[in-house]
Amino acid sequence: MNFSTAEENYIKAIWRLQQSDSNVTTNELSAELHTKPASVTDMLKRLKEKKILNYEPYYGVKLNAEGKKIALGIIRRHRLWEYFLVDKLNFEWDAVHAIAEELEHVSSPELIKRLDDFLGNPKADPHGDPIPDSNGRMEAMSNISLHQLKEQQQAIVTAVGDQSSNLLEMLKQKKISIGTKVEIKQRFLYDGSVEIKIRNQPLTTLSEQLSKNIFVKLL
Amino acid sequence: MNFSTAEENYIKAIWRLQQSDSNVTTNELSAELHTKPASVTDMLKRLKEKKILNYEPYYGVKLNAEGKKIALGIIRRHRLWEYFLVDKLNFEWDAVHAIAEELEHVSSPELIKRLDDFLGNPKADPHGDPIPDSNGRMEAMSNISLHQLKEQQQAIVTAVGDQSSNLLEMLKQKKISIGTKVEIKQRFLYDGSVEIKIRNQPLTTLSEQLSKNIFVKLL
DNA sequence: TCTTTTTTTTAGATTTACCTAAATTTTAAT
DNA sequence: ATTAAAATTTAGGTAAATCTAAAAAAAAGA
Repeated sequence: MNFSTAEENYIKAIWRLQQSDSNVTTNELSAELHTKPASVTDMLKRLKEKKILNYEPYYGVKLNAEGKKIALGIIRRHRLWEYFLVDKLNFEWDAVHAIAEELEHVSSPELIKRLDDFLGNPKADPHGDPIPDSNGRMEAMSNISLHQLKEQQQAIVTAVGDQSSNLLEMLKQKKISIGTKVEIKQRFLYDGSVEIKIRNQPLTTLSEQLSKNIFVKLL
Repeated sequence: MNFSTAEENYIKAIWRLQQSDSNVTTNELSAELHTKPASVTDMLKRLKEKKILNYEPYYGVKLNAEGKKIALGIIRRHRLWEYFLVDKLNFEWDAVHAIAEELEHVSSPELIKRLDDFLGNPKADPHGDPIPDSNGRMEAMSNISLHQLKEQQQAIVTAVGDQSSNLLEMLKQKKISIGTKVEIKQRFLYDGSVEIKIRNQPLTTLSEQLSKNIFVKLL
């Protein structure tokens, strides 16, 4: 089956919201997509016709197996294009999201297969989010946040919590990116913030919110 | 101003038809775009509102300066993507047109600037059609067809007349591509066909129609 | 020149993806 | 357990981009 750009954006949004809370509500979707709740109801009815999700009026929505597969295809395209934009066209990692939102809807499977090969079959996009393979399978992400590190424990940044330009801008200023080696020097119980050390950088303090949105792999 | 995909397709089609006949009719457009004449009339009225063309009911349409600039921007994007698909993703030159039709509507100027640099600022796409620069300027194309060559005169293929897969498939079979050195060995007055020689290939005969759709540069 | 044919436009419908306002259902609070 | 608040759906409407059928205009032919 074929999906319009609008439909693909709904599928992607449902998938994203489903990750943290398996039942997705009309209002959550309307906030995520900047549309009115009535428009969401409309679209959910249409997508239900296409049998890619379970929608129970008043009780929210959930992608079924088919819907998840479609979502992962879109996410695969998005993340491959992000990788292309950063790795080949030298975009900054905080500038690629909007362009990838457009490119992801170009639907030739042959294009994506060749792009993947051209890029060297990357396993993660520039923000550290794993790229699903052509069957929709994807490596599990680290779920240890920088915030959970023990003092003196060294780790490598593997991913960030979201793609908001506010977060990415702050990380750039703090000189933190994927692959950066970090270590917690001190924790402040007062507000949950942490003081960290990065090689060749002065000590710096990260808020609890920030440190919980940086994911790491232990060394 | 911003244009929808449908609008961009109309602008491109008008530009193309305008090349051979400066006044473009409703029927010509409807054939080119596989839509009904009534739909064309509708869209022309809308594009006239946007002041990018001169449309005189019953008397056809013509892009104005602004319209031509927009058309050349779309053509630039299309041809850069074609170059990318063939040069970087190793697509065959007869397989890229449809994909480039989709990619051309992704509208970030920064993307196109960086893509152009990444590709090494190519001057022509894989079919030999010149790529307009960011101001809409474009090198004049050779207008000498292979058919016009004198016997024994050597020349290099620089472009082909259209992107139809039928033409490209035939050229592939005849081992003719951009950059191929060709020479006419014999002309047949009976049907206008020509016998040509390509290095390392046996002599082969091209119809008048084919040889008029292959453009060359004299050596 | 008059009539027929062809081309083009107009009128009215349809589908997609949105919207607003009103009605309904669910949830939360007293 | 009611009632008030919040969430959701329904009803009806709009704009873009298409369509068909009918009307109008231009072009071609006798």
